Amino acid sequence: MGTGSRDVERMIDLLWRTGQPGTRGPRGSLTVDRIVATAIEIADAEGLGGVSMRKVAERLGVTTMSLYRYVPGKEDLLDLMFEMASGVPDTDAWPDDWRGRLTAYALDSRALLLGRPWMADIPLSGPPMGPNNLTWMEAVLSSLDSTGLPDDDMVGMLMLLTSFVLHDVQQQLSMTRAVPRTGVSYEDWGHIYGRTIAARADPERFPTVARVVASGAFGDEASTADEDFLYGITFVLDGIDSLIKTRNGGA
Amino acid sequence: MGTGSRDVERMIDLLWRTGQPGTRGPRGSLTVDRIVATAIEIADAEGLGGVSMRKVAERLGVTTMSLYRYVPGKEDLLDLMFEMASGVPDTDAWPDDWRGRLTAYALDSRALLLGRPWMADIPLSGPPMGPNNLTWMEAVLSSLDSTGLPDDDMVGMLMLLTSFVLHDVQQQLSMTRAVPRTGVSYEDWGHIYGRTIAARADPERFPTVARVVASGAFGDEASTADEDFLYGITFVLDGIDSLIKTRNGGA
DNA sequence: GACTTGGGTATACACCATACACAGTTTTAG
DNA sequence: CTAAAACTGTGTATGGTGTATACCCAAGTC
Repeated sequence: MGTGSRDVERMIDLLWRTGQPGTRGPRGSLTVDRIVATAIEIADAEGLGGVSMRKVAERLGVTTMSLYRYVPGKEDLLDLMFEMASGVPDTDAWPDDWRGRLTAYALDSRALLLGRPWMADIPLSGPPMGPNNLTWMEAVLSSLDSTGLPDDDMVGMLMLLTSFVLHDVQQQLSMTRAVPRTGVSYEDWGHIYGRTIAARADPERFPTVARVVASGAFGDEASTADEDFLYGITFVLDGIDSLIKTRNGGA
Repeated sequence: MGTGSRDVERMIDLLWRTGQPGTRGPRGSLTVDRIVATAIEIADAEGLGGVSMRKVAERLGVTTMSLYRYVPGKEDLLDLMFEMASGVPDTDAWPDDWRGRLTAYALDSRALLLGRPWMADIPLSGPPMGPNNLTWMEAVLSSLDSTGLPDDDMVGMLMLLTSFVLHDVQQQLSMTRAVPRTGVSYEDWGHIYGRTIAARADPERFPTVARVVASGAFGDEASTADEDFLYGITFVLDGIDSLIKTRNGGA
């Protein structure tokens, strides 16, 4: 039983701040909490690219290498940052019906990611395992519980919704980040994109793309990012709705 | 008209291999194609982390800096790699009905990403703009065209499907990559995850998560990654189906 | 033949993660 | 009470990274 996978165990201990300190040597001057919080400060100020072991250590007044007494490596530090910055959803403010709750989840998690864009830059390294992220997960799953969906479907819906939000945020970030470089705002992107595609995309080769782009479906009418998101989330929920009906009803 | 956004213009030229060489100086010994292809070779062999400007240049027998005569920087090189490695979908092998086609799209693009895992590691830097990626896009949109969905919905569905596939692949990769480190196979992950959650997640605090995990909905019965994916894609398509019915029918 | 344009090179900078050996400190075992 | 063991933080070193700058030279243009 329980062979292998020491790494995972270690990471879990870090995420849950469990794992007794061991009483032999001198008590450390740092804590995982302080390290992670400091890294988050840097990320908030300079983005994920600004986070380096050196800078974190410097800000804490220690050598770079001392961090490695607390954290296995940078990758794990990033995971810890994500967990800590995730915080916990304010489910009290959520509506009661599943649809409203899932919408709230989507909006809240999106707001979280947009407020701390570096979170969306962290390459994901596995399913959520920290307490905060589990709380988010619980919030979604419990919201779905009333729908009568089987557990497998609930998990599927959770993943679908999560991936949609993440992808949406990443797309939006990639565009808004280009603003200072290129002077193109999010609202203009539809135009630019449309014009670019229109200029290059031979209607013979890309008939549908050309038509759709020309129709302005890519936000040509200067839609807001939030509008686009709400629009997108709508039919994710529609899809879930239909699945519920299918599972409960016929077919 | 067309102010700003020189960067985008340059990138488009690179993606489409347009942009005339300028006839004044000596003809270059390299081409964008050769550079990108070489970078892809390295990525195939060593992963995205193995790709460095130095290594690409070395393999081409030139200095590092000469690459910058052809490519603005590493980030753009990565985008070019993605575009080139994307290739073009074999739509002839796709079925005729929209559902079959979208399934084929999901499977094919997933296979592509799993075959070249580094593609999923490239941080996306905007909507698809290269010819190959537009071809993929065209394949999906044209498949949706027969459903009678309005253009906006078609775009939404495209994004939904794409984000689902990408997220699924990233998740699977993060788990299979942990195998050599931890000795935990993908099939075992459900167990590990379940056991871990079960051990930490207080059923008082995470009742639904605890129940769902205990029920084995996270792949506890040693399901294959492909099974999981097919299962997931099913209800994405179900969702699309219901949207189609909604749009065409009542409500 | 002068001039302009552009390709490839060499050098240099600033930075990165982390392996390793070691000194100092604290607790525990004998 | 002493010696071993455990543990922390440091210093140093390794082997990378992307890319700015200045330069020389070949190739076309006038």
